[in-house]
This record gives sequence, C-alpha cells and structure tokens, in this order.
Amino acid sequence: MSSEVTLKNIADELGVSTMTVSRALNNRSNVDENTKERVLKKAQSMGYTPNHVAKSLVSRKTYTIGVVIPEITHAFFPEVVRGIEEVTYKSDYQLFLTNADEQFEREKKAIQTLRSKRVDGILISSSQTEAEYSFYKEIINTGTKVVFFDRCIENLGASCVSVNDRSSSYRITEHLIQEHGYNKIAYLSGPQKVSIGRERYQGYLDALRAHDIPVEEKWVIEAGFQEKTGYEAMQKILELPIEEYPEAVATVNDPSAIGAIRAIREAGLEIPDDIAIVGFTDDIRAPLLGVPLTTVHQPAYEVGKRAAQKLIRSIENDEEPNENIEVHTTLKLRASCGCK
Amino acid sequence: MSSEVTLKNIADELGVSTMTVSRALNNRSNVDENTKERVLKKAQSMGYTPNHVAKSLVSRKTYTIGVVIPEITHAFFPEVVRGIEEVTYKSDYQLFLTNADEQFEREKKAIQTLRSKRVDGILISSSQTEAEYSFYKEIINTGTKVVFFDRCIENLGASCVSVNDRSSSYRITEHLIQEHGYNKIAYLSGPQKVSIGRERYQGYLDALRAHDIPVEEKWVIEAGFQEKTGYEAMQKILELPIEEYPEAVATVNDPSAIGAIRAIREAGLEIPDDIAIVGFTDDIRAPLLGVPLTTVHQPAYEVGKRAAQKLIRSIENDEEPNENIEVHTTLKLRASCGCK
DNA sequence: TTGTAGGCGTTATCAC
DNA sequence: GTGATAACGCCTACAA
Repeated sequence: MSSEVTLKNIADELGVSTMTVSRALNNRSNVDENTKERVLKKAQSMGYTPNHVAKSLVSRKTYTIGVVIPEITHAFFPEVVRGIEEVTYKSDYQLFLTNADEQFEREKKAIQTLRSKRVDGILISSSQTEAEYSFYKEIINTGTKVVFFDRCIENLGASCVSVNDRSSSYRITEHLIQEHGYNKIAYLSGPQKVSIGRERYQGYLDALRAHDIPVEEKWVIEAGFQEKTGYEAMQKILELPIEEYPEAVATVNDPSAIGAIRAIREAGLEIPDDIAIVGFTDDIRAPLLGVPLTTVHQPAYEVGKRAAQKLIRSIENDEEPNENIEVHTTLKLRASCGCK
Repeated sequence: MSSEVTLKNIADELGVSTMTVSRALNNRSNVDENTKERVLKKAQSMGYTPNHVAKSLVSRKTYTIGVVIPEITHAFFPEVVRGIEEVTYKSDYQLFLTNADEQFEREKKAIQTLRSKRVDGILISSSQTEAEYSFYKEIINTGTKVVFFDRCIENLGASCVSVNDRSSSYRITEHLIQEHGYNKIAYLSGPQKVSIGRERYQGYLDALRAHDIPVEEKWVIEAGFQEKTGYEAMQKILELPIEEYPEAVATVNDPSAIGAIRAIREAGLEIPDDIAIVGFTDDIRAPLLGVPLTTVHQPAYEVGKRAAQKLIRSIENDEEPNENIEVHTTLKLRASCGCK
C-alpha cells in the first residue's frame, strides 16, 4: 500500500493548517486565492486522493447505493442496471451490485452487509420465496431507504417500481383466446411467493374467467424463472395423453418459455401449429428464435431509471412520499402464438 | 435516518467499556463468556449494525472491489460479473460496479472515485481508445491493486486475464479458408487502440498470410464493438460493386456480426450462400439466429472467476507475482460459415 | 482568511 | 478479563 497522502501531509509541507487545505480542496469561499492555488498544486504533485471513508464517517453519507438482484445473467437485469447506472452516474452515486442467486438467505446477508457499509439506500428485486416480511419491515423501520423494483413487496413503507404484470398477463392470454380461438391454454407459473409469480398467474386466471374458460389443474405447473425449470415443467405437460395436450402455453417469463420450446421441439411437435406459446419479458433472444416468440415487452431500462430516481429522491429528501410506480408494457406479437 | 446504535450506546446500557463490547462482538478470546452473552443479547435487542465505515478507517481495508466495465448490456459482461461475484461472495468482498459506456474519460473518473472510496482493488476491462498508459501506470505505481480482464493492457505491472484472442481469430479465419475454400474474406475490426481489437485483427492477418492471401484494404473496415457499428461497417462493404463483394466476413465480435447480418439481409443477400459470416464471443443469441452464427466461444464466467481470484490473492499477499493468464476458447461451428 | 478543539465509530495498545 | 487512551482522516463549530 502506498504511504497515503493526507490533508495533514499537505498542510505540513505548506506550513498551513489542515483546515486550510481542506477548505481549499473543497473549493470553499473563505480561502485566499493564492493559498488555494498553492494547495491545489501541492495536492496534485503529492498525488493526493481524498479519503471518502473518513469523509463518510463524518458526514454520515457514503454516496453509495446497494442493488440486490436475483440473477444477473437473466437478460432483463443488466438492462435494469444500465438504467440505474445512468441515473446514479449523473448524481455521483456508486453502485454496490449483489447477486442473490435466487436465494433469500443470500439476499438477507447481502442486505445486512450493505447496511454495515452504510449505503445511502438499497434497490431490491426480491428473491424471497417464503412469506417473511418481517425482515424487510425491520430494515425499513430502522430508516434504511429502500425501493423495490420488478419483484415488489408492497405495503411495507417502501416505494416500488414495477410493470403492470397482472393486466399484461391478462392481455397476452386474452390474445390467445380472442385472436386465435384457443381455449385449452396451459400455464407455466413462477413461484407464488414472488410478486411477479402471483400477479402474472392472476392475469392468466382473469383472462380465462372473463371468457368463461374453466381452469384445468393439470395444465397449470408451478415452476421457476429459469430455462431449465420451464423445460421441466413443459415435459410434465407433455407426459399427458396426447388428446389432453393444450393448444397453447402461456409462461411466466421468456427464459421459462425458451426452455418449454426446447421440450416441445424435442417431443417432435411444431410451434405454433401443434402447440402455440407466449412468454413475458421480451428477452434479447425472443425475436431471434427459430419461431420468434410472442411476448410482453418490459421496459427494463425504464424500470431501473425510475427506481433509481425514486431512491435518490427519498435519500435527498426525507419528505419524499412512498409510491407504487407502474411502468407500462407493450405486447410483442410474433410468430409463436400463431400470428404472422 | 435512524439514531444509529453504536458500541458506546451498548456499553453505556450495560455499564461496561466500549472495548469490551467491541471484543465481544468480534468474538475475541479474552472476554468473559458471561459478559459476551450479555453484550450479544443487548446488541441484538438494540438493533445494532456494525459500522464498516469506521472500521475501515481504522483497518485501512474496505473489503470492497471495484469493477470497471465498458458496456454492461453486452452479454459477455454479465456473465463475467457472475464469475467475479461467485469468487468475491465467498471471500466476503463487495462489488462496486461501474459502467464506462465505452468512454475512457468516464472510466478514468470512475477509477478515481473508486480510489477515493478506498477499494481494496480494481478489476478493469478498459474502454481506452487513445494510447494513454500513463494514467494506469500512475495508479498502479501508487499501490492500487489492479487486474485487467478481457481488454488488457500489458507490461504495466498488473496482472491480466484474457482469452487467446489472436490465435482464436487465426483459427476461425483459417476455418473459412481451409474448410470452405474462401479466399475473399473481409474483416470488420474493432478499434485498434483496444487490445482485443488489435489482437483479433492480427489473428485475421496471420491467417491470410499463412495461406498467401493478400490483404485487400477495401475489405477491412475499422468499426466499433456494437451492433450498430457492425451494421454500418457492413453497409460500406456492400457499397462496393457487386463483383468486388467478399465471399465471407470475419468480425471482431458477435454484436458486430449481428449488425452486419442485418445489413446483408437488407441488401437481399443470403447467408452463407452469398456471403458467409463469423463472429467472436458466442453471445447468448448466436445459436438462436435464423442462420446460427459460427463464432469463437469465450468462457466469460471463467474469465471473471480467474480475474477475481488473482485480484484477491494480490490484495491479501503483497508478494503475489503478476501474471498474464490466458483462458482458452473453443470454436463453435454453426451454419453461418457454411457448415452443416 | 486562518487556526484550534473536538468528534464521527471503531480498534490497537498498554495498563490495571 | 477489562478499561483508558490515542489514532484512523476528515469536517463542523468556534475562536483569533
């Protein structure tokens, strides 16, 4: 480690006090132009780098934000991070990125560490699968600024930025019913303990109900958010007798749909002729698939941006009210549902 | 902000000294079992969260690593970050993620901030486009631990983890020559000021030279790393008279190839029959394209992992020598080159 | 305009 | 086993 240059070192070299150096370096008004210049020059030549650790200890502010994400390789999240980054960059906040790997225990640990590091606020997309709100409740009550995004937990005294999951899921399901006349529609759901898992599943149910289609238990499989889990869930459906196959499948997200597509293909079936399928996300891969995937486009960048903006506002103004911000999706009609 | 609970608060409540509380909480040996228990209990009930900022000021260690990336949405990098994360998670380091957006000035600013925040080390994939080594040289000489990855800058006293860019580029170009008999091969290069830009271009040249194929200036276009720049570069080639079209195109990376493919399609040409094309990266989209892309698979996760391991070793042991670590690629033969 | 004193929350060190 | 003291690098508040 380099013998660190401190304000005191500079002060000693110049025969002035630490405070004078501090003031000069922070561009305060009450410093002689001449001394200021001498200080700046000396600081430069000595290779001074301010110590934010010490500064933070005094100011009780770190200009640091924690981001907790369930899975960095899911294409949605890098895009969100980019949105967050764009905002924090302009406001001079740094980002602690933590990947919870879909494990709530890991997420909890990460959040504790972030608090120990005294981040000014935390953006969370929850990996929570057990209903355990007390943890969040406690950290929020303790005064930690939190904004949830994508996977929200509401009524906890924190803001939340999400897409209109339920109505989007409703719309894409209804598209299958109205435009294509399907009424045998399966659903590969996400975990019901996660908000988007619940909301999207409800949207599916809403659509069936609105069109008087009964829900068939055998066609609803609770799986995860990943390609692998989608693949496995679809396999289960394909174990049914052929005459009980659904005409179409709606899924909780694109990775899951992509896994399901693989299972359908491996069973020797054609999309959309034998089984149609739709996703949710608009993953970067969706338009490029052999049969391009009909899906719900989530404006990931926008979600990240709005969440970061809200958090910074909450940090910088204690009066900032909590909000549930909804960012709107659009339907991307492509070939996998039978369109085109 | 919550009125923060400190060691002193706990000490006062218990009528002991701050040091006793500190020792108990840090599980030191020389504390009475009984008092230790009382302390732990009290700390728990008061909702104590250790202050790493203060701790870091004393210990001169932050357990924090900075990661500087040129473009988070390029699919290669999230995968690298995941590899880094896997290592740092186990060693209890936190990650500062900064996106330089391919701008060297932004990268410089980010690195300065990271130094001010007293990170223990920095992982850098450089956005540098001007030859300006002095900046890196200075921070390394100052004692900041640095490991470069993917886009390396060598001989600066820092370690480096990269793939065998030059020989990989050689191999994929040679594949076009030997297996498909092409000898009119264009190249969409990256910026020559970036290591991977240079290395991969050299690999292309090596292959032509090895097979006595002259280099045609009109077929070598210096572009960027993005889809957009690949698209534009390809358009330039397609402005040539038809009889001067190349038979195949090699590109600096997959996004660039994907852009080029769009340009080729828009010109009404078929891949690989009219023009064959190969990439470099093995982007998540590569196998899914209408005509799956032949490319070089980069083990991104592995790169991240190795870089993080090397950095942590350098941090924890001053004697750790510098190394240039090469991670090996594999050729992914798909349809875009004419295979299959 | 400049300097001094004290403290931010923690730990190392030395004394009891 | 426990406590007092000083220090980490910086800043606020007040004094000169």
